[in-house]
Amino acid sequence: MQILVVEDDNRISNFLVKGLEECGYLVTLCKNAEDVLKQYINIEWDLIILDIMLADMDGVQLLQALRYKKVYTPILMLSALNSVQDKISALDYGADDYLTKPFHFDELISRIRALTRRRQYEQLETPKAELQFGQLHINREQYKVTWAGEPVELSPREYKLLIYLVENIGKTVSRVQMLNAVWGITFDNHTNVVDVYISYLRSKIEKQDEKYIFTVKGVGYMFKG
Amino acid sequence: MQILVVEDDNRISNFLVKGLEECGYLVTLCKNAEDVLKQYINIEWDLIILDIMLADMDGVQLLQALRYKKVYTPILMLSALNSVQDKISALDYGADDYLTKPFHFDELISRIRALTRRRQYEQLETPKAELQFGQLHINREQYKVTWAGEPVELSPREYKLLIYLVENIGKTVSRVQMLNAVWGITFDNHTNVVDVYISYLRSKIEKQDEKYIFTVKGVGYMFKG
DNA sequence: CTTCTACTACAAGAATTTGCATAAGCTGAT
DNA sequence: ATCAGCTTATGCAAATTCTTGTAGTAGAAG
Repeated sequence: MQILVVEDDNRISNFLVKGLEECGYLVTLCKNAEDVLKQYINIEWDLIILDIMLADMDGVQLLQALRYKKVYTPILMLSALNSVQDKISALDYGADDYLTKPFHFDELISRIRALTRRRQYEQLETPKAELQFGQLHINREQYKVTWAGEPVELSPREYKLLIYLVENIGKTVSRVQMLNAVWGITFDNHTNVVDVYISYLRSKIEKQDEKYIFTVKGVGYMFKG
Repeated sequence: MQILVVEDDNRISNFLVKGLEECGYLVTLCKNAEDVLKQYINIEWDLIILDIMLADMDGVQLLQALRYKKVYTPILMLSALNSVQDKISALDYGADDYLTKPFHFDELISRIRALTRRRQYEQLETPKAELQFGQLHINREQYKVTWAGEPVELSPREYKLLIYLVENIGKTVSRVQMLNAVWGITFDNHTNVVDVYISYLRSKIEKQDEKYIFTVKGVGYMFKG
């Protein structure tokens, strides 16, 4: 589940990113409206969280711009203002939900679930907390991975990468996509971290000839169940 | 699971009652606002579905009346209007969700699940006054914690944190969630109070190799019984 | 078949972060 | 002023992340 957070206040964005990541979401942070329209618009987000007060552009303007460019991703607006007028204009221009700061983090999570649940329903996808591929079990609620019953100790980054691969099961994902989704890096800075982490994952989850991660030369990797 | 449907249009109410009953809910139908306030107000519903257009009273008025009388049952508003103003006023006056006709029945179900799930979560506050995990006893009525009969002196904050962990037993809770739930709303994430208090708790309740609080690296903590 | 090149795999270690314990500072109530 | 409780700061060990560098491999070209 990939979420784009558009927020220029460092304090709040840190809090959001950290909290959402701790809840298992893959989060990318963008600090200004311009970059959203330039760099991030073509990525398929599951949800966009948009602050209504940005330095370079009004959040509602950005919302309008996105909808104008036919971006139909669910958008949750975030604002310090409690004015009804703001709520109205945000929802009128196509926001899917609206939350006023300060808010309870659990309420944010529950609203995110509501928004993305509807999306999943539309996509006719069934989200599962328990996944199994051969001997490999993944429990997403408990962040627990086991192989033939034995626990597999994965670092946070390794776990995130695994989840991303599993979410795109059967699809080839590129290094850039992975850098994007798992590392939050949107530019190529000539790193081979992805390769290294694929290697880590393989050594931990591929045992006794059970192979899950396949190399697609020149393109990326693919997870097969 | 008991649901009260307040709806005066026969076509719609039939559809709702039939559909909900087929999904396993116990449904009661009420055709006017007056009866809700007279007859049905004292029953403990799990959910109330309220049409915004009733013959004898505006749905939002009824909603207000219910909340005024301290009925905190989750309420889902139903309306043919897609006006943002209605949505806002409904939500402002204490509706928990809002659905516009015509709607997909599956979406209704999914929203019902969301609302009643949250309720179940909230109801975890009142289940058992006496809890026991190994040698650890927690009496929630007396705010008293003992280990092997010996009283454990916990400060208010420590106690609150313990209760929050216990309420989420078996689930990983993040630092941000704990900050939110135990310390109140804050965007501050440059603090390690949570770690410190986990440490305090451990030193007070984990004795003789009885371990309750487990670290989930990179994510948070989990209480196991 | 052999050679070449671009790509991939992975080991090793440096740099950074995290979790945890402890200490020190702060605050509000009595 | 004192004290309990709360928060911040600090140090350290261990874990994690990331870079570097080298060996290996697939597949195209000759």
